[in-house]
Amino acid sequence: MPSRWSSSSSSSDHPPFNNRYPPNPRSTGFSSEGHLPFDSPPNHPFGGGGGGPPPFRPMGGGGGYGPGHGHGHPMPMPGQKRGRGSPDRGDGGNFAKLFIGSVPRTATEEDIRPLFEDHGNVIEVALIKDKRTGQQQGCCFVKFATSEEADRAIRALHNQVTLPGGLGPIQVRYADGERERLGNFPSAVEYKLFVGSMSRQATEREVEEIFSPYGRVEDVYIMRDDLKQSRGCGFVKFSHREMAEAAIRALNGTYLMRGCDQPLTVRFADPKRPRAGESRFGPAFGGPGFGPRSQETVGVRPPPNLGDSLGGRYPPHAWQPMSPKNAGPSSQVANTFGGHLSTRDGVGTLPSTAAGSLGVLGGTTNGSLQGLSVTQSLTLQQTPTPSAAQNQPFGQKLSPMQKPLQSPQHLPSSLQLNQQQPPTSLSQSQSSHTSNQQLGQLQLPHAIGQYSVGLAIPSQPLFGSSAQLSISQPQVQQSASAAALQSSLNIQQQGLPAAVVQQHPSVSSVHQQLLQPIQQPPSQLSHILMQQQVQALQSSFQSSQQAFSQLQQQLHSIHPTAQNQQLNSQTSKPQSPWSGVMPQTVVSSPANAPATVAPSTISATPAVPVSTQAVAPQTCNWTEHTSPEGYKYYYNSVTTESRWEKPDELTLFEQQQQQQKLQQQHLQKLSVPQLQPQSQTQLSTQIQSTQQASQMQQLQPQSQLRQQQQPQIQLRQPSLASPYQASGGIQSIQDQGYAQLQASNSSVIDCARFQQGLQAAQEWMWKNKPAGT
DNA sequence: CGACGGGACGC
DNA sequence: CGACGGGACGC
Repeated sequence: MPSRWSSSSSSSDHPPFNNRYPPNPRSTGFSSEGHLPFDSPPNHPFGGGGGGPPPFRPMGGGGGYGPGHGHGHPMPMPGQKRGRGSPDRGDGGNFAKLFIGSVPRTATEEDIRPLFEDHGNVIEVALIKDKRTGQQQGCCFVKFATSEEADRAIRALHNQVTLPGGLGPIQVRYADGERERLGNFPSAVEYKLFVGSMSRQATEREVEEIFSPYGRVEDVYIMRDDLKQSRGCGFVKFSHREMAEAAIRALNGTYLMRGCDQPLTVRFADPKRPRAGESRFGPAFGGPGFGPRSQETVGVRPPPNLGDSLGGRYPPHAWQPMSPKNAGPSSQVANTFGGHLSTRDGVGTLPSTAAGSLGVLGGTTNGSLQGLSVTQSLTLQQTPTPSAAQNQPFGQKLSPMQKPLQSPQHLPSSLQLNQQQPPTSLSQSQSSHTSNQQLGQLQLPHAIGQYSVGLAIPSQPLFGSSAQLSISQPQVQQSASAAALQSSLNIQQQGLPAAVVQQHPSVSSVHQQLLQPIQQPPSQLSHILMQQQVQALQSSFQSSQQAFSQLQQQLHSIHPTAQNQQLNSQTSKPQSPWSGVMPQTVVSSPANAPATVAPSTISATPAVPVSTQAVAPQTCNWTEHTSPEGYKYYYNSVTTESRWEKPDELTLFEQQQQQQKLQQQHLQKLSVPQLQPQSQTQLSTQIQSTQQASQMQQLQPQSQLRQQQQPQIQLRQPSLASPYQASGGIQSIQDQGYAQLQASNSSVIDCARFQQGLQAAQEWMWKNKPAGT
């Protein structure tokens, strides 16, 4: 069952809640069940499978959002059980109520209250007991004064703490109807994917690893039989549809879990059949996966007839990709496997392959990862044998090579910049895959470059759809990606080991692929090393991903409606608000955007600052992390060693990084003032107040991007001033975050700070959001 | 201010 | 080819 942080009998010198104490670094008691790290630990050495004691794997923070049931629909007031107060008052009634599950029946308020008071002002703790028997029901409600406090508590406690006598970690989420009552509609939704053909050995954590590149995974549930044996399928929740979509695009039919002979099935889950007594306004109605627009971008699955959604299941073929000619106006690419190159929209304005290969490439911040993984990992293993290739069910889909529109000559010439990179053995082996390689490298740059892709482009499509842009979408995107690419080059030049860097894009799959050989007797040391490096990179990446996801959530929760409206009312771009944020469209569109156009903007991109290159590159295998109880610890991705004390190497490393930053601060100051004078200023102030100041930096390609995007943003301002101001603010945060991320190879650390900055900025945005939203 | 029936996809 | 955990008060 669920692992627990505490076992009240574990150690005599442990208090009832040893969650407040550092876990034993050698503990192996983390089985991870539905635990989704918020501040995800660095490495995820899927300790299982292999031999030897798994390295310390403290579990991350709670999955945070996501009520157990998806009350996503704004209209009805689901389960507003005792809230007879008018739900439409905006104040939410001056409290935020959380439902706490898995509370031992023996627990008292004194057991519970202190836990929550660590995260805010607890107004009330109400233990629930049976009316008749008076026995406690194993759950309770906790009221906080504000939803911010409630959010903190969720993140800190959900799935993190097992109360004495409890059978599993407590579940902390908003009470039914609470999100709606508080007006946090967007946060109330969740996008649940059904995942089939999973390895029956897989743990929740492993599944999370696979999906987390596409967004912060809110929850993982593996179906198990009575004996707790996996049934080989389960559910993964994201907070945003775009993440789920990206995961589907990238993973469905393409990801082979270790020990499996079938690739994962990934699609939106059917609505869960409500249990007796459950609100009739339950998940089936609001199920985000079935929202009004959900079918627009993923799959041609028929929109569930609301009146029919309670028990309806659709024939399997309904999920299959529809051929373009049959595709209705709203049909999008469900997935591209099977060699289908469907258009993303009925009009065909968007690059068809963009959705597929590049969509994979550009997928979500990393949908890309998966896409490139095949070629990359094959190369890495140096086993380009047909058999090896055939083991991958990816076939056509994942081989960008086979996408007609991606031949090298279609790429902006500036992309060739990559070739200035001194060829490593890896890149040489890939030399025949020029385009792949380049696309891959776009993703490469440590977590940073990945991130940069997501952050660099974002606001563009967000604020302006193609119809109103002076520059066509694709062009902008291309130039943007090119800039990002340059950034990535930049980073590589800063000294990330090329081999490591190149693996990064495909972490997940590489992972998977590396694990296999490792289990075989003649495993090479190099594989192990690579695996470790990959892990480090992967975790770094995840950290950035999480920060990014956070940002997305925030953005989404601020003006979802306005964003949707805008996007809906315009153009052929059926993308969600994230279309720009997610690299999904970043690289693509060779069809529409003659590559020859893009280079002009790219060429304008200044070279990497000398100062950047001048600094001696350095890496550090140690990364800083936070255990679920909030304690810092340090993990060495190479030795897999964990320790509580900060290693000197890391201290030194950070000092060097700091120096580097100081050298470049003036550069950053030059670029900051450009954007959104108002919000920019405030936000940067805010961010810097959270110790970010020293982290801010440089980034020429970035500032270049801003210049390109700026006019477009402002173009849009008139009609939707307030929303877009807020969004503009976000953009600036993204830029800064990006800058910061790029600043250091030790992105895990930076990401943590980045998140802090984000939070501060988010709070600011929230407080300053336009009234009525 | 009303407070959850009835029936139980379809391959 | 596998489809949903597990707790939802009383004022």
